[in-house]
Amino acid sequence: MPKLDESLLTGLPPFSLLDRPQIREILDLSVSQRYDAGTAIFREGHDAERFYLLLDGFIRVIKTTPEGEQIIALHIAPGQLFGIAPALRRDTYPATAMTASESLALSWPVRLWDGFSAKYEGFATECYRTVGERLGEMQTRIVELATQAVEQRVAAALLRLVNQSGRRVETGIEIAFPITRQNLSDMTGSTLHTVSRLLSAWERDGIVHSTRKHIVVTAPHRLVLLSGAQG
DNA sequence: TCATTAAGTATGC
DNA sequence: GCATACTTAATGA
Repeated sequence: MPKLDESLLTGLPPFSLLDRPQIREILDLSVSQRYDAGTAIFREGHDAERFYLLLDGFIRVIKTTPEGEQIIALHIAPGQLFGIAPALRRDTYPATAMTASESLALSWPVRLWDGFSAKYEGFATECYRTVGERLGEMQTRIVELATQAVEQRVAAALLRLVNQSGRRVETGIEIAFPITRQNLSDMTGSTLHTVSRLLSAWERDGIVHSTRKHIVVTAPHRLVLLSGAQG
């Protein structure tokens, strides 16, 4: 395996306060692995043996209900830690991590977690900030599920994707990884049929442009209006 | 308002 | 040419 360059980690929040030799140490302890799209990096309930940093690609974090239906809890963008069960003092992963596109991730054994937290300035605080942010997002989604109509929830979900992993294109902002209507319904507690109808209507209104597995938001401000208290 | 059923078309390996 | 993605209409809770 080629030696990884320190520049891979220098800009990233968990490592932003570290000097090059420290980043070198961390890299030398890591394993890097490439994953095809649709691969499970780890599965819900399995022993949390490693924690991960996504370098490239996108990850879907999926919870499975006892009835077997899937709920997409959140997406991970490049530069973010995931599989950080040790931060929560869990010894199993609380959810499954599936690659939404071809991805590249570093990982470390969980036994290094406490050492990292103690030794490396800013690592622990950044990790807890990440956990806090995800918790906050999930709370707003719970409120949405309880109080908002489907159209508003789907609009809000699309906006979150745009904000977290949008890519500028000529006509607007594109979700940077393949996403199906089924995926969107799994994020919003709806059905692919309803999502399909909504996207078709928004397409007619010029708010989005979508093709198979690709969605470009052409009028984000109008989506913001749709996601608000009243349509 | 929305899920479900059902029956179709489109797309891409 | 097949599986998967997507669309649309009808029905009914």
